[in-house]
Amino acid sequence: MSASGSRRLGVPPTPGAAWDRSGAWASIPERLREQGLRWTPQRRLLVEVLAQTDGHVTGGELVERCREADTTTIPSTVYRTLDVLEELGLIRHCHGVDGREEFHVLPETEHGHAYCNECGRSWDVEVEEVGAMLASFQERRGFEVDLSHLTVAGRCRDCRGAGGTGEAAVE
Amino acid sequence: MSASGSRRLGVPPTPGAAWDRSGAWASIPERLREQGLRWTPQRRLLVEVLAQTDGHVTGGELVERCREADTTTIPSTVYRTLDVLEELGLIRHCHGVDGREEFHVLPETEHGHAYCNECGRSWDVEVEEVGAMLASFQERRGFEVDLSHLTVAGRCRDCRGAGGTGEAAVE
DNA sequence: GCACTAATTGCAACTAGTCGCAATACGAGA
DNA sequence: TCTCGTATTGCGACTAGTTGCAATTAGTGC
Ligand SMILES: [Mn+2]
Ligand SMILES: [Mn+2]
Ligand SMILES: [Zn+2]
Ligand SMILES: [Zn+2]
Repeated sequence: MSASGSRRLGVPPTPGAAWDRSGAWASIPERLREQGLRWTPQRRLLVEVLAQTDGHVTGGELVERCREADTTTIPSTVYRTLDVLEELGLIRHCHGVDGREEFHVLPETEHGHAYCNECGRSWDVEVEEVGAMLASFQERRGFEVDLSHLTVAGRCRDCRGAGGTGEAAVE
Repeated sequence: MSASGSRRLGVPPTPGAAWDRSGAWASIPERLREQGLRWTPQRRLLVEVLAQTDGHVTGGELVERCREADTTTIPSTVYRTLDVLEELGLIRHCHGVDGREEFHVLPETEHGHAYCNECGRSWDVEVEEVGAMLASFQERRGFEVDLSHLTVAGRCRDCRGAGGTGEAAVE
């Protein structure tokens, strides 16, 4: 179902990346206060949850995990905090094939995503793979593409090979 | 607000395209019945509304326009009919920057979209502009990209030139 | 430590859309 | 034209998330 969001959760980051991450999380209180924003228990909880998260999560999944630690968690607070953290650059979001937001937690490299409409699997799309497009948008349109937000939908090799119907369609 | 969806509504199609279109709409009842599906008043109304639509519309806008002609229009019926028509290939959808579905009505050529996060405007992305990416996905991943579903977000020339804040952010 | 102010929270109402199901009504065939 | 099976509709409940607002509280200055 919405497996594609949590599919890669728990996959360990490449060695070394974990180091950078904890540093980034640690400095959040100060970064908020620098901007006149506040460090609250609700925000701390969400940041703790995010710090334990690799890959992609939906807002709903984050609400749920916060609730595991604190049953009084309020969805709107979580969603508003996600907005704040994205403005701070600590997370990015893209949209799954169904249009729902999925958050990237401190991605090691900026990347987009490819989703198979048929089997629902997803893959990271690194910058080299779409470099020509980014450059062309830059040059021909003066348009600066947000790679993190890029979602490419289609049919994967397996599903095409399987003669048309690989598995249940995702959307 | 959700102006980006209706922005280009009413722009006339290139001459000649209107001809192909009416033909496509006219054959819908038969195409439905061929598949054991049915031609109902509710479906006829939506098809009439779509036939008068150019460019991009959200489901909500379509519900509203159907309601103008028939106040008893039920949203779920409209959304379900949109699914059916998309399976028939008469419409395609992509997702705006906020992830909401936008429908393309009988596009003259298959194309994707670029959205500016800052001013909210959008542009069609023709196949030549992303041909290299489509080819690379095909060759390197065996992945067949759905161009109609492609949404490229970023900042347009005007908004970048305007020193960072062009207008109100869209999302 | 106390007071003050604005950021943030909790909450409830609201939006956009989806889903299950019983009632309706296409449309193929007699 | 009538019958019948099933596709479709209407409807209400539900999901995921957003918004406005009054109450709370972080954090600054005293
Ligand atoms: Mn989609
Ligand atoms: Mn977005
Ligand atoms: Zn697949
Ligand atoms: Zn712009």
